[in-house]
Amino acid sequence: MIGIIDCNSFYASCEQVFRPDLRGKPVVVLSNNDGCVIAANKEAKALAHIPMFEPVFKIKDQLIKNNVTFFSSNYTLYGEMSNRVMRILKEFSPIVEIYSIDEAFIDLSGLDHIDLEDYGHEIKKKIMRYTGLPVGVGIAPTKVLAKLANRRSKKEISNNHVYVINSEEKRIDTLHWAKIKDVWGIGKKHTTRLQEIGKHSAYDFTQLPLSWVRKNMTVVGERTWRELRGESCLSLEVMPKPKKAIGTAKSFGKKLTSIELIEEACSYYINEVSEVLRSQNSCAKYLQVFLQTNYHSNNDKQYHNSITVTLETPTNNTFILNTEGKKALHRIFKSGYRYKKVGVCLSGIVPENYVQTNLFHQTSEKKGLMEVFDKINQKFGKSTLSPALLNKSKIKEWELVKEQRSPRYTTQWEDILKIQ
DNA sequence: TCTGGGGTCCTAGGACCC
DNA sequence: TCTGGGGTCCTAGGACCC
Repeated sequence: MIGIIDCNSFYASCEQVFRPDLRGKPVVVLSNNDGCVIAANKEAKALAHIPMFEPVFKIKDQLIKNNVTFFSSNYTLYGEMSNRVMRILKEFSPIVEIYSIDEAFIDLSGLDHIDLEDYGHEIKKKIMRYTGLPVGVGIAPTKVLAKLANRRSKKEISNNHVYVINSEEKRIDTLHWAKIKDVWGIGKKHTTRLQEIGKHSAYDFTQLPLSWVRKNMTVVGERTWRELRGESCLSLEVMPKPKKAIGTAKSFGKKLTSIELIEEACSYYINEVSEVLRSQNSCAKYLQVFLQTNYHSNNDKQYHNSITVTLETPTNNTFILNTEGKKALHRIFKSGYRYKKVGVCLSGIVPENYVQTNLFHQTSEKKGLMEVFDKINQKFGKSTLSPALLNKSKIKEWELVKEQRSPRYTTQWEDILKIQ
């Protein structure tokens, strides 16, 4: 049996842990740049129709009128709270797959002698007691079924956030209960497609001939189909795999027209992604840089472009990547536009010790330099050392807007909660 | 005025190899 | 009239996830 534990309205719940005054009250968390709503607790969902990803400016009045508290996103806080949850889960099973910041699959095989429903409640209680975060627990023979069980644990109040599919009757019953769009792995396109041919429940989907599924939904759909029928196709991935692409792209706090500021942001992002690259002991062969205006705007002239640089030798050296990145940026930059976003993405990722050099390669790279660089930043905090990128202005004019960010209660000494 | 960010996997088709 | 057979690698685009 496989369990999936998933935190309820995770970001909003994290904020509430440190703000007990907000318990039982509506809370939403906004995306980067305070652009749109990315998390809402059940109180917020209940009182206002707050669609996820709704631009904030459209519903701000409504939020204020309803006394909804809103927060800018605070990923440092959420990341740390996530670690706490994952550590607790490891006490319940040695095999844990951290699937995302707020959910994990756990292996529950070999526990035939115990009542899995009780076990689920124990997990839920312990996480609540130790972290203050509410979770839902779904347990079933396959991952896809466990996901449905998890959904059912929350949707039907009587389940009290734990649901176990441990019989053929419960499996079939859950398949009838679940809408096709709620099946993990079936997104918008396939949902529309399936609805068009009259398939509305998960059960309907499992009754389609496999050949149809395979033809129209590839092998991915076939796995989903089999998993729903109780045949496990997706195993637990305990070891996190090295990333195949590492990128970052953030909207500017305001629209930018000058290349100097965009360049600064671009260098900053390259600094960030190369650090991630080194942390997994990899090098990258390709560096992509892209630039875009605000595609939502009807008034602005639109332009977007991207360029992918093939590096002579795969590298993880910030300075080399930065030089190449800047060159690339200059090649796609056109003046006369109001830019909204610049992004970088590293790909063609290979292990550091398997880098294929070319015939004429001369080792000039000083690996030790980057090592010292990373060590100092680990010890003294992010950006204690950084390339001289930000020499033009002390204030990062391109930086994100985060007007309502909560303190970093769990990671900064000066932000620790004071109790009087 | 204002609209997020970071990923994965699969397939078809083209170009190429012996 | 009639033109082989067995592969690999790469990329773009589509679908999906949180």
